[in-house]
This record gives sequence, C-alpha cells and structure tokens, in this order.
Amino acid sequence: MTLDAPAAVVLELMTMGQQSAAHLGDLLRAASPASPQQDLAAEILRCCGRVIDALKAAAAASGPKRKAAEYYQETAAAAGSPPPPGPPPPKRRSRGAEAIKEVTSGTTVDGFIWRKYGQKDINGHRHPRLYYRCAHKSQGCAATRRVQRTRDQPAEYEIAYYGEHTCRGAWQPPPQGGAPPPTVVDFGSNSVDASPPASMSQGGWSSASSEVGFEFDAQEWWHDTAAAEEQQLVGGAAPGCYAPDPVMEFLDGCGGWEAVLGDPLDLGGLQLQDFATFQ
DNA sequence: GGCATTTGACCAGG
DNA sequence: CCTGGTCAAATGCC
Repeated sequence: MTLDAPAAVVLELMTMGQQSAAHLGDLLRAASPASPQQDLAAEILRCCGRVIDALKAAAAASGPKRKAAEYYQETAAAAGSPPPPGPPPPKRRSRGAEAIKEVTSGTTVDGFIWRKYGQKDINGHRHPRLYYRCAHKSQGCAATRRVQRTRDQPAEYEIAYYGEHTCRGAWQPPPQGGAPPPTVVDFGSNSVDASPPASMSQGGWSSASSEVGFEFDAQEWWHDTAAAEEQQLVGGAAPGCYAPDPVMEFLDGCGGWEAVLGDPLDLGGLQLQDFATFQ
C-alpha cells in the first residue's frame, strides 16, 4: 500500500496512540477491576483503531499511482536536492488533482496557519470555495488547501489538502506571561453561545490574523457574511505552521498523550462527546 | 506603515 | 469555451 507522507505520519502516530491507550487500559485494569477510566481507555483504543483502518483503506484505494505534480512536490521538498528532470512544476494544479480530503464539522481548523489567497463561487455550490496556502510559503512551504462547505450539510466543510508542509515543527511557544493559546476545538456540536467575530481577538493571542485556533459555528451569521464567516481566531505571531493546539501537540508526539491522559474528563479542551464525532 | 484579506482579472486544463 | 485555480492590486485593520 502507499500513503502520502502526512497520512503515513498520522498512521504512525495513531498506532502509537493505540498502543498507549492499550497500555493505559492495562494499567487501569491492574489498579482496579472496573472503572470508568477503563471505558475511556477502551474508547480511545477503538477510535485509534478506526482511524488506522480508514487510513489503510484509503491507502489501498489510492494505489501506487503518482501524478507529475505530486512527484515534483515530493522531490522538491527534499532539501538541497536539484530539481528533478522533466517539465517544470505547473503553476496551477490540474483539476481534480490528488488531494488528502477530509470532512470536518463546524471547523476548518487543523492546527496549521493558513493564509487565504482566493475565493471562488463554484457551480452547483451555494457557498464559495476558499483557497488557502500555508502562511509560511515564503519559507518554501508549498502546502495549500481548498475549503468548501458541503452542499447538504452547510455546517460541514470538505477540506482538500495539496502539497506537504515543509515548515513542520517551526512553531515556537510564546514567551511566558502571555495568555495560553486558543485551545477550543469546535466540532460544531455545542456552539450555541458562539460570539460574532468581533469577540475573537480575546486573550493574549489576538495580534495576527492568520487563521488558527477555532472557528465559530453560529449559523446565524453564515448566511450574511460569506467572507467574514471564515474568520478564525489567530494563533498569535507564531513563526511556524503549527498552531499551539493540544491536539496538535498530541499529534506531534511531544507529550500530548501525557497531557491528554492526565485529565480524562476534560481532554485538553475536548469534551468526551466530541470524540464521538470521529466514530 | 506593515500585513492580511478581498476581489476582479487572468490563465490553463478539460 | 467554460470552469476552476491563482495572481495581484485595492482595501481594511492593527
């Protein structure tokens, strides 16, 4: 099977997470025969298993085929290597180019800092399609993404990722004293009290304007503010791709599990019911 | 003034 | 020729 590099990383991390959850279950079982914590560990285990299965299925479906643009991006991403022979990279990706696609509910936040560079009304879609590129394009990061509300479920976004982040890991934590980064992950299920965008710049993380953090889910102002509705809380002047998000910390493999498992009832901002979204 | 976003124009693929 | 993806000038915000 073949996996895109990001998918392979996710697969590896999910496998690690699965093992950690299994280990946690064992520890909890040794501590007490039956406890709600054990159920939680089992839940995490099941979720990891489902994600792993999905990734493997996607890899099997995609097969070994590679397109020219994809080949160029991968080879160009290799530091210092000369450009590969053949035609130069196309300035525009071909329509329907291969992408890592995902559908999210209520949020387009993925932990990266994106800069919007275009918006287009698409035939057959009520909502415009939004084009983002990595905020660190100047550093050579070629990652882009395309965000489109799904037709039947306006609360859901279909996000297609193109290219790979070559600026991974560039994010540095803010200096001490600042407010913590936005940690709310809005899955669209509990945003009844969502405030208008004017209130987004709260706390000590309000300076920049690239999107990171969370997006409100107030359908009331979706209809009127086609552009403003995409505004998302900013992760501050973070110099790297990654937003300071606990989930991304977890995905980054830097102690995320410890932090998450340290508080089984409030998983770093994620409520337990939010995990059900993934099932 | 610097930076990010918006938006119309341009361009290339199908 | 139509449509989708990107560019770049204009605009707004901090």
